[in-house]
Amino acid sequence: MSKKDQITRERILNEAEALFATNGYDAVSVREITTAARCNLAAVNYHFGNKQKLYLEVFRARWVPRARRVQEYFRESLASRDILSTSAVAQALAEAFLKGPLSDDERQRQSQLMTRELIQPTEAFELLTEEVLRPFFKELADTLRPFMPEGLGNEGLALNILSMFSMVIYFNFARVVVSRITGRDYDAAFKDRLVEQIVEFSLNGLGGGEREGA
Amino acid sequence: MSKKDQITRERILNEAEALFATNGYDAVSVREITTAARCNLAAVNYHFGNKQKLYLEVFRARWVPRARRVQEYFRESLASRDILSTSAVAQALAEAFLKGPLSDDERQRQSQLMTRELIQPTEAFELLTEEVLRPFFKELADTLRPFMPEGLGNEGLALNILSMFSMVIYFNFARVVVSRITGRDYDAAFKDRLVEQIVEFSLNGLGGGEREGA
DNA sequence: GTCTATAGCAGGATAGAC
DNA sequence: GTCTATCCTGCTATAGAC
Repeated sequence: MSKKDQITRERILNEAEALFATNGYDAVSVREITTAARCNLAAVNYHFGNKQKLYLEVFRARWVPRARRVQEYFRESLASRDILSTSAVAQALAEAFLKGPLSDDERQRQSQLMTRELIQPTEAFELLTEEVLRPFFKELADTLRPFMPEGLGNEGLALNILSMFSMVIYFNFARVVVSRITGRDYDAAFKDRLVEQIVEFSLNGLGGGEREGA
Repeated sequence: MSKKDQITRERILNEAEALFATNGYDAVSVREITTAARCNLAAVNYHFGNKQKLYLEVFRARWVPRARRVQEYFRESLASRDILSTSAVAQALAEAFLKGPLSDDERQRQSQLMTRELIQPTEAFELLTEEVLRPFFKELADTLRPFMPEGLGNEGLALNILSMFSMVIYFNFARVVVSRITGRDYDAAFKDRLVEQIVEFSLNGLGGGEREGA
């Protein structure tokens, strides 16, 4: 594989990722991708075989590595703290995903691509769950386990992690709704506010309400 | 509009909804829809003008009314309780969305369609936010306001509601991940478990962890 | 109101020159 | 490895018979 070859290949991957994330697999044509990548129509078939394989490669070569960077950031962020606690984990998690090492565009693409796979799983879903989600969940479970109440089983722990996760995911992918409802843009200040919210809610829930149901 | 006309129209709407939800707008052809609805290719143009208008009509005639049914269920469920409390609201909310008046298929379609609009808003997004989401959020805010701590501003309240909502939405649309991680199917027992989880997490967060960060 | 037939165009993929 | 040219299929939309 020559140098120039890689450059074309990389350009295709970049443009394909952006277009697939924004518009979805079926709405994007190979022509659109190759035009954006300033190369020939045939280049996709030459480098990736076909459109479907290009899509999968976007996950392998772009999505998975970026997810790993976020997880690495989370790990280091946790390691740098003196005291490990539930709130430290919640904060590191929220920061890694909402601020973290990715650019705003990367973050948006990342959650668009993942959400599309959640609504309608394809081959890429396997990659995404088995290579990224499942190991990360396992890691989170091991980290949080010591801080959980005695009686809490593995399922309870898993559901707690999923609950935290749901906020992190939602505040990323449903930006357009969150902005509408709160009237705020996703600037640095608002992201800080969201991290704070996730940590606070993860620790105390709504807080202040009665603790007994009707 | 004759009786038979309505029947064809309704059949098209039903099939279109299912197909758009499962496969997304661009992946579905008018041919697929009309074949599934056992009518002619031209029927979509006759009844709805074009494909895009059919898509919008799916939201107007199917999605919005169903969302209203869920909200109505929530309202009645709350009204039937003796004591209004934070946990009562959380429970009514989780039950309305995870169990509620919709069939399992309806629920799945509903969240697929909404999530697609969140990732990539079209005209339908306006309908969805202004006619359904925003009024419901306002209602929830009014209901919860009396139970919130004194100092909590409108933004804090909005974020709390969004946090609860994120769990409800996530446990609906990310079934495939939730099932993978927990190893459980979405049967009646698991849905009860999820309602319990949402209520518990909404009230106490993770619980049991230290309350002080590092 | 429902159908068939077709216009008119865009899609993925490949063959073969360079 | 990159290009042009092209095949073939499938799409939306409409015209016009019934």
